Amino acid sequence: MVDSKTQDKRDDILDVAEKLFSEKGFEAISIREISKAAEINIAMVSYYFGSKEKLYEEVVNRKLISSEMIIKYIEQHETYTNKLFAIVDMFINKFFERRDFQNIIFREMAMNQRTGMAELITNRLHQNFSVIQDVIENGIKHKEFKKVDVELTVMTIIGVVKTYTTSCSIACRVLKIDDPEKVYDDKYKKRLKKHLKELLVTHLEIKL
Amino acid sequence: MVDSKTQDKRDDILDVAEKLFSEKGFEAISIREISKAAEINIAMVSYYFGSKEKLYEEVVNRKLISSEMIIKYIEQHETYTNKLFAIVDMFINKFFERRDFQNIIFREMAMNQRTGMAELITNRLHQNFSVIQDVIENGIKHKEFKKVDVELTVMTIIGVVKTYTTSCSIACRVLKIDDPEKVYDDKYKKRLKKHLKELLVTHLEIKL
DNA sequence: GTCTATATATGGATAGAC
DNA sequence: GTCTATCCATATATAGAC
Repeated sequence: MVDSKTQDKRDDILDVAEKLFSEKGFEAISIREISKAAEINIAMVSYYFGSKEKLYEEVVNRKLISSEMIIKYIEQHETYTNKLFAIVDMFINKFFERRDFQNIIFREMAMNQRTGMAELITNRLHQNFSVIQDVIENGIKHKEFKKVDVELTVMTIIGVVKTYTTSCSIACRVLKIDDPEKVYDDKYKKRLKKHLKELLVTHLEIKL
Repeated sequence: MVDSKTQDKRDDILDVAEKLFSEKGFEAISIREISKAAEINIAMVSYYFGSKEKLYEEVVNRKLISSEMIIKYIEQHETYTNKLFAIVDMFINKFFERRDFQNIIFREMAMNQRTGMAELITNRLHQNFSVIQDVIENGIKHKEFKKVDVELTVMTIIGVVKTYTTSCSIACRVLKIDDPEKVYDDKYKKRLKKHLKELLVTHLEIKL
């Protein structure tokens, strides 16, 4: 068992590693860089985590969203429209909050090899996306939504949010934002939520 | 000047390098692996390209789409609706055809640092996306489209196609496709085009 | 143009002192 | 728990033979 001070230090290292891995990728970052940025000795990484690989696994594991959480979050809403809107809000909030982390996730996704890491992430993401799919399918079944290509509608929702949060420099250019950090301002978060909801309202012919 | 046989060899190396870089990233791939896969001697990479970095630059440079080409391609269409549909077709075709390359591009985009490479790519992509933006803006001005959030509509179009082509393993799961290569079958290409056009038709209230 | 051999650097991991 | 020193593997790049 680790005491709370040790846990703090571990978390510090994980935070720093997450940021660096997200910016440049796993291979491009050395444990020397991580330990320098986290202001610890190089040997400490092996001491705490065993290896660079295992550190990476912990970075990924600790921040994956559970589908149980999403289900719990949306079940309080009555209509499928409100469930869907809740999902939009939640996904955009999480993606904005964890934008560093998202870079890691989608870089792993882009590798079409069957590593254990990619496998784990794919499974977890697919569980989450299934929740969205269920909501849309049920909405269609109960005549609340128009019949559409459900799978590609799910990918559309994810695609918009993902592209916005993981292609910061492009978002800056398209939206004419000077400072990259402003991309994640509340103002733009609201705008993205509004856009995505309007897109879904027309696409699914939702009567408000 | 290089003769055509030398050019062929260069192209071979570039093709192999593109595939490997796209699968694992620049740092994760050694010139040893590239030269082995391309069936050439390691020293040849330096001989032909100077360095690993310069090889990478050539891989990226040779396949960036020019906005002039897009403009030329769409100007033959009369209405803004048809121009927009032509863009959808073209983007999906190019993204499917160059899916390896897209991985490289969007991995570079995910790094929010000001490297020369990222800068170059951002500029070129932004030029291309501006063409889409112009079409939508003009369509709105000429009352062919409903007034919408143009910038985020552009990001939506890109986001859907990008997510589909660069997150193959997720696309497989969501669409229940067993073989990853089938994701790029004509059948799914058509389906994606259909979905995206329908999405835009309702979103922009296009009267067909 | 092509290859071998090698110089040089960098990174991950750990032994062992404190 | 923390640090230094070091081992070992692997990588890029190039000099020089053919």
